[in-house]
Amino acid sequence: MLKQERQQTIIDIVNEEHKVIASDLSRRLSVSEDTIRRDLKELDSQGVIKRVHSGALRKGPPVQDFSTRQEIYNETKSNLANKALQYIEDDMVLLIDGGTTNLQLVHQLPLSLKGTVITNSPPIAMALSNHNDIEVIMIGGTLFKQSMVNLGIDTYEALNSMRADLYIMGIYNIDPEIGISIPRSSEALIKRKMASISTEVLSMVTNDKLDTVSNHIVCPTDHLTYLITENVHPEIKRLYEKQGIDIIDHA
Amino acid sequence: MLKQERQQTIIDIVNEEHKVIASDLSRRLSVSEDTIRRDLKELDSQGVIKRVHSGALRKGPPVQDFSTRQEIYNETKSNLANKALQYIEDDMVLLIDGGTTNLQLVHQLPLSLKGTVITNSPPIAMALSNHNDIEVIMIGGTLFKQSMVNLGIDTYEALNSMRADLYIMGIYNIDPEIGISIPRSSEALIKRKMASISTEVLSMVTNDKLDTVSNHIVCPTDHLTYLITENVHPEIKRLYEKQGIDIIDHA
DNA sequence: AACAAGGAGGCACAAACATGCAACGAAATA
DNA sequence: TATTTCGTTGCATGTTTGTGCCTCCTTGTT
Repeated sequence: MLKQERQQTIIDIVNEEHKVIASDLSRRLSVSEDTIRRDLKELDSQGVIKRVHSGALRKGPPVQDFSTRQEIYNETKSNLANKALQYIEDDMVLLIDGGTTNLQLVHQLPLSLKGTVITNSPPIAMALSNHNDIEVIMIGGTLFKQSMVNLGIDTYEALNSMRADLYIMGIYNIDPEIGISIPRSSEALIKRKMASISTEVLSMVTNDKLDTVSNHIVCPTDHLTYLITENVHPEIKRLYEKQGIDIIDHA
Repeated sequence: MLKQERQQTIIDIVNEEHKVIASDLSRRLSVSEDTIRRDLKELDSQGVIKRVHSGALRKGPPVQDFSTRQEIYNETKSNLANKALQYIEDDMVLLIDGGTTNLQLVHQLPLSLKGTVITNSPPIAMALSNHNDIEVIMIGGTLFKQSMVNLGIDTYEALNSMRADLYIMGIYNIDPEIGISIPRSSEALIKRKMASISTEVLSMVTNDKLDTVSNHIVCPTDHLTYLITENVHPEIKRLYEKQGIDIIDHA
């Protein structure tokens, strides 16, 4: 990757996420922290970003116009994604479905990561366009625009001939007793199928989804291998661990 | 290979790929790196490209990843798209593949349009997220990142069970005698298949693609129903019309 | 105040670069 | 035909740039 290219990427990330941590950039761009520091220094002296201890900030108006601009980026989700990264290694076959948290995770995957990503979500596929060592396999179907994933019979059929090491499942509702649920039955079916063809299943949830339920059950919580959460009460943690799930909180 | 010829090739590659690495060019063009460096230096001093350490960048648009890259708004493409709109009606089944001109067309589709769009291009699918009365069917496959389309056996198989009223084919090279061609054989195969399941075929071409040829033939030009061009010489126009193609120029 | 995390500056090495020079072929000239 | 001239190319040379690692110093946190 060219230096100029990398610095432009840094600018884009800073503009999108409002702040960056040098060590995170190092992982995402697959260069040493020293190089990142030099880049940040340079960009700061150009006046493009504001260098601060341990990272950099976006320049200009820190005031966010929530009414007009839909902030896609969310710090909590980014933190969850960072936690998830430790379970992802070279040469894995990843199965990733939709959701903004999953999309954030994909953005934070190291550029040097090798492997295969299977997805039924066009935004996820597009976010991998710069990862030269990742083969992206898109699963077709009827695009469900609300969550930007392909669903339907074609999707189901295509999954029949695939397998994955790790399924990163986007979650809408989870309850330790009822299980994982979702408002649309078509999505529930596909998610269930995806879980069944994967060796391990990882999910990230923000607290607002914990202990909520919807109409259509995807699977019991014990189908999860890893559950990544914000800080949760130790009781709840025990409740999940009793089912054999590794629960990782952001402490 | 002549020097001038080689330099033109370099310009084309830079425009197409947005960045080049000197050592890559050396291999691709079978000349020493010294020569490439001399070329890049010369082209930079002409202001055609931006020279950087270890390679060169396209001038003008900053390097960005595909997901955020907005091709410089190109008035020509927009005009071609406007001409194409007249052939699109409610309740049609459209088949649309990749390319920036096709993407521009999709952006200009009326929000009220009803119908079905089949596509193997994630950006095209995403661009339709606000068209509530269009059902989007994505065709899966292996994502070919350079042109952002899904290709491969899965793609081919999926097309077997589909049909369309109008195929809007992205074109790279067209010549009245040789036909429509493209540098990658995998894309040629899929495009040929797409044409075969569609009642009509429409293409938009900018003048720089007229009368150019590449290695892999998609089909003869007479497979086209409509060809939308910029202003072309009447002779060329006749050449195509003789084959039964409606040629529409932007006069 | 103590300690870990982040940063500055120097060093080292490989990759990329500029420059001068010689070889080569094509066109022009004797 | 033989020779000259000239533009282009590849190679050898020393130089510069980019990057990672190391050491020592600074900052933020508890």
